[in-house]
Amino acid sequence: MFNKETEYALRGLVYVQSQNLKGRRPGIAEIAREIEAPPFYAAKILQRLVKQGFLNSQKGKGGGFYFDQNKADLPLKDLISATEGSHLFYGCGFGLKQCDENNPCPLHHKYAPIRDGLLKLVTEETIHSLASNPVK
Amino acid sequence: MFNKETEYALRGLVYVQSQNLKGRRPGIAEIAREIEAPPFYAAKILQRLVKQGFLNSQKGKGGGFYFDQNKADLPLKDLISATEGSHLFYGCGFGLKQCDENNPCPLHHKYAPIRDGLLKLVTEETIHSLASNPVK
DNA sequence: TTAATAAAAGACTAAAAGGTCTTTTATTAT
DNA sequence: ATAATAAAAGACCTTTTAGTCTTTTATTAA
Repeated sequence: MFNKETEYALRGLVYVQSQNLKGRRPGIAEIAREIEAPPFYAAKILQRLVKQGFLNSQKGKGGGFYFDQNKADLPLKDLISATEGSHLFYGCGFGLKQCDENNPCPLHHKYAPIRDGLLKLVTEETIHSLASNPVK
Repeated sequence: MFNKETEYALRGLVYVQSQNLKGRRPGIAEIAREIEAPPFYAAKILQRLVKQGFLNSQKGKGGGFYFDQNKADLPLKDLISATEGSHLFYGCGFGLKQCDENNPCPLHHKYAPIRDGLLKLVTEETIHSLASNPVK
């Protein structure tokens, strides 16, 4: 469904927040190990997200990644839009530039509800909700 | 949602069948034009699908692409699986190798129904059903 | 029987995604 | 102060996806 960068970003941020909730600020080596991502690549991805303002980091001894706790309720949609764009939530399943209720592709009436369900999911769920949920 | 190859394959085969239903066998130039795909690329893709047995082709004057009409009820799932694999219908939204009801990722309970809906769609709909539907 | 036509085969190129690594900068505990 | 630590920056490489093009083979209508 999502590309590799998005998967690593999702898993990485959820891990960061799950540790933040325990009062810890994990470093990139620990994060990469825990989410099973290539360490250098995970570093690059998290650093981009810091630069984009999604979370914070602290250099030096005892440093690591952490959320301003008021920003941890980050909807998955915002994160995914930043890593791979939002085509998945709005695009046509057939790949047509123009496709909607009034001008539908042959797949539209069955595909749109699925796409809308996905949009609802990523709008409602956040990094914090995933990190704090005891597998609901 | 789907990659470019899959999109061109879907649109191409639906167009072929829509024309077959009118007693025509369109050639690659016409198909590419109608589905707005790069002609050489569309040719390569359709030729692969012929080699894989999804449809037939006829060389020479008056030639083109066509379905054995008993094979036109090709479930989208079979086509998509051939072009880009079936990860979309079975994989974890979080990218975990192991993820199911008993061992769910944090997204599982909300993601699985969406994925299953997609699987249902591509299992039920076929190239013929899309080609013959007056935009249902 | 051959000229025109159209798909098949396959080599090649371009762009995007995925991943690696070295050097630099900032922080902090000693 | 300074040594150790950890993120930031950014160059580089590899693989996959997307796309192009030339040559060959098969077919058929004239």
